[in-house]
Amino acid sequence: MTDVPCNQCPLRALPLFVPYEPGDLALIQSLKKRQVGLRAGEIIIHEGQADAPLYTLFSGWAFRFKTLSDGRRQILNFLLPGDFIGVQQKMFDASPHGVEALSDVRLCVFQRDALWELHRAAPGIGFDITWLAAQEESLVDDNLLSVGRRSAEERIASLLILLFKRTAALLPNRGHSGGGNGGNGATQGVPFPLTQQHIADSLGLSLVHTNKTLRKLERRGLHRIEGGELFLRDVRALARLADLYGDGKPSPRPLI
Amino acid sequence: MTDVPCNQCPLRALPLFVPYEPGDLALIQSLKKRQVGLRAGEIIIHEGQADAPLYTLFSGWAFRFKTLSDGRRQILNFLLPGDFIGVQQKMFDASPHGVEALSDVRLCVFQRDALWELHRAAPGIGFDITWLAAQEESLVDDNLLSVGRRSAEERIASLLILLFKRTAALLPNRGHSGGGNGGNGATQGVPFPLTQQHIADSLGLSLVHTNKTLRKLERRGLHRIEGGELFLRDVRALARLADLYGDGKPSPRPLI
DNA sequence: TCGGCGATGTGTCGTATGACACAACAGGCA
DNA sequence: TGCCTGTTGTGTCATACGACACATCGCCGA
Repeated sequence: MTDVPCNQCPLRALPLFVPYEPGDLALIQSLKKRQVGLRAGEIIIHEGQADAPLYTLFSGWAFRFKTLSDGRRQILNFLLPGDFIGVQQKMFDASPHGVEALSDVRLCVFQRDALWELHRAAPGIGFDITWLAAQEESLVDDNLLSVGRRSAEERIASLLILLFKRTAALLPNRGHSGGGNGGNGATQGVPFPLTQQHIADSLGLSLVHTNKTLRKLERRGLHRIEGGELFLRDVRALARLADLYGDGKPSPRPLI
Repeated sequence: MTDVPCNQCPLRALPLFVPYEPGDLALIQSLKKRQVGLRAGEIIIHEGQADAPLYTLFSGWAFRFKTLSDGRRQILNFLLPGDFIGVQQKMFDASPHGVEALSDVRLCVFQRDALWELHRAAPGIGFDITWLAAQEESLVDDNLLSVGRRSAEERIASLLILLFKRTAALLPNRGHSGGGNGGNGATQGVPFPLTQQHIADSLGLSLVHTNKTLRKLERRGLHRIEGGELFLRDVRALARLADLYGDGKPSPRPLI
């Protein structure tokens, strides 16, 4: 696959992303160095790495994580196409967390000073970057609430719903249905590349308990994971379990 | 206490905060509306509140939190003097989390469009705001690692050390010692207004188990909490428990 | 002076979750 | 074909932590 110019980026065609002026797009394009591809499992940014570049995730999934010295690992949040990677890293001497490719990914790489250049040359984009940082923090907040105060069943229900919504918003030709019909009927599936180990590491559970809890929910008819796709078979019940209210899709967001 | 102009703000005299140009200070001053005081326990921003203003915490402690509908509460992170409050809230329709005063606090209130004005008129400050957002996310990341993957003892050790460092950096006349001598000797205390309930809600533990774990660590001689002050009596042992390495004090940060 | 209340402290018991062991299955590769 | 490795699935047992009950202590206001 050859590099696409930013103004023809297929991601920008999605209703999820807010449109940018040609001038802003040209600025972004000028700061982009190249595109790179990585295989699933490869490390994008190492924990403690200094001077990591800035990326936008173009395709595939990734996640941010931290580990303890004895190997225990916590996944902080998942990164989907369009997500901006490396704001924290560029801010501190050493990256306080790692980033790993969850599936095969393609990344747009920006030059080292892009973060500052964007703020300086286009305050509107600078504002958008602050927005993205706040948005990502909000995802971590949600996960912290789950891990700190929800039972295993509730955590999994919450994760499935949130990931389903984020994924559905990235599918073309789903603009109106959003993937979930809000009721109890069958829903279409969305791509779901996580292993149970990823779910466990994200929710602060053991692999075994994650497996048992997933199967319990599946046997109750709440969801199904099959062939790398996630189907929510009873969104209502899942939402009730997770204590999640708002059923809206994610609000439109900037894409750097 | 009468309002102090920003260029004479006592917080800015601390080595923790990076100096600003007079022009930047004048801009910040011009966007500040007033100062307000709240009592411990009062809500600064309600969960779900729309259109909350932007604050800087001038004195006292606060915390961000989320609750489930049955009352379970998770504290996301603690806010200390100099912390900027409300970046997320201004970004979304409704605040995804609440903010509560932990002690009596004083807050600098900014006008509604301050966030955008700062980005527009002073890209350097806009960049700093992105830095602050990334820094706060990093705190939540740390806490998520604790709650997801550390035992109760480890969580408490980690929290005590991190709060000790943040607090010590705010004390005048401690610029060089930083409050911790890195060894096993006695350390000076720092103000510590948390109740055990706050600790429990922050670490995803029950109040009872928090109490028992705190007492266990105290009886082992690792720390002492007395009269609203926290003393770390064996920093090494605490750091070993928490699996925390870097002993540096927090890096200098912007103050809006 | 006396409740009343919030915070801390402690014991007993229950349970959600973790640890370990092992099976089944699929895919990649020699 | 057969092996190896990663992933899912399940049973048994162990334990860290939660739930409940109650005591103590200090503070504040009537």
